[in-house]
Amino acid sequence: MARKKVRMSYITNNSARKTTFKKRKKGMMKKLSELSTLCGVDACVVIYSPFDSQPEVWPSPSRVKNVLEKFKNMPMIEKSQKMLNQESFLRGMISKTNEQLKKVRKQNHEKELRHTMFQSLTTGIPQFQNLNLMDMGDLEQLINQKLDEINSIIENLSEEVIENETKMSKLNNNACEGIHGM
Amino acid sequence: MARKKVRMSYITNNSARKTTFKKRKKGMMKKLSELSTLCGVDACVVIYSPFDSQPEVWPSPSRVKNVLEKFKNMPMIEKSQKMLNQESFLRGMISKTNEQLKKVRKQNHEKELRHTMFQSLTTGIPQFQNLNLMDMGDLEQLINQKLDEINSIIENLSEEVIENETKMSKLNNNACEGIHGM
DNA sequence: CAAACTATCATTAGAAG
DNA sequence: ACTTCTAATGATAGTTT
Repeated sequence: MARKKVRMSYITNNSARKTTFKKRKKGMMKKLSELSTLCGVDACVVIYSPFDSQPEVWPSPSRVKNVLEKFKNMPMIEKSQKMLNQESFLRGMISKTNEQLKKVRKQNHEKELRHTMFQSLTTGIPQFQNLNLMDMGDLEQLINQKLDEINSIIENLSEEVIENETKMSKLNNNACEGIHGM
Repeated sequence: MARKKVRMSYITNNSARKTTFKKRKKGMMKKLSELSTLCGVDACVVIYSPFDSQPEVWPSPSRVKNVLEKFKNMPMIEKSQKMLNQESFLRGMISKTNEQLKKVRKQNHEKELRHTMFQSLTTGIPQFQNLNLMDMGDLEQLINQKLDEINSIIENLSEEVIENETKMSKLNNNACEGIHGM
């Protein structure tokens, strides 16, 4: 996660894998200890590694044992229900990523349209070579949307102007009364 | 870890704690799945929360059960040995943090000395009011260190000059031979 | 090989809707 | 309460010592 985005797959190089394992294991332990401290929850991790003969655990072995006891004693039916397992976790990740992709695509599309419009307006020459790559319907929709935005801004400004005029005429009246009262 | 450094203690505000818990639990799951993928290791987490009736686990309940079985079957003597438990983890964190503190203090001390020296040099007036806050021995040591650095730079430059002179005289000789050969 | 560094990516605290 | 956003902290890949 630094210097370069890392490919999410098994690291074949042996020493690199060991280094990453050590670093990330440490990170995991820290994260879980923080979660436990901040939220006061009971939790544990167990990590078996080919590099160490013994598993790494957090927090202490005895507390891990307690947590596991609790887990083991639950009926199997409950275990399968309402649990965040690997599949649902991945499913959630995938759908979220797909949503982000969709959003970014839409943003790119709008940017392209805007660019084309800007080119046409500044050069005075319609950019057909770019325009024909897109849907004219989209362009129309974008233009209408922008027009609506502009109209709403104008309306707000009009309202403001009317409000100010009202205030000013009131002030004017008060000032006149003041003069009359002298 | 964002917008503000967070105090590492139990979050008393109920809704804030729940929010943090949800976010960090998700982060934990992701981290462990990455560790598992990258390094091909067997691992699991179990987190009990007061917010959910069921514990959250990773990866699937059945795989968690397997990992826990493995752990339970180990003799208790082995369990206690060579294991990263909460105490040693915290001990490590504390000593590392203390080392960092020491280092930063040293850096600050040097910076103060440097600042005082600079002020004295530019104003021509010795800054005794600052200087008397520090140990004169430290100042002498810093000055000697800097002098050593400067001397070593001068030596390196001298060597370079000699090398270049040697090269130039060689080139000169070659050029003369060329003229003779014509 | 392990520890330290550091530029870069990832996570998340708090805000906004 | 739940999402989404984003500034700022935190983790770490690659590099250096």
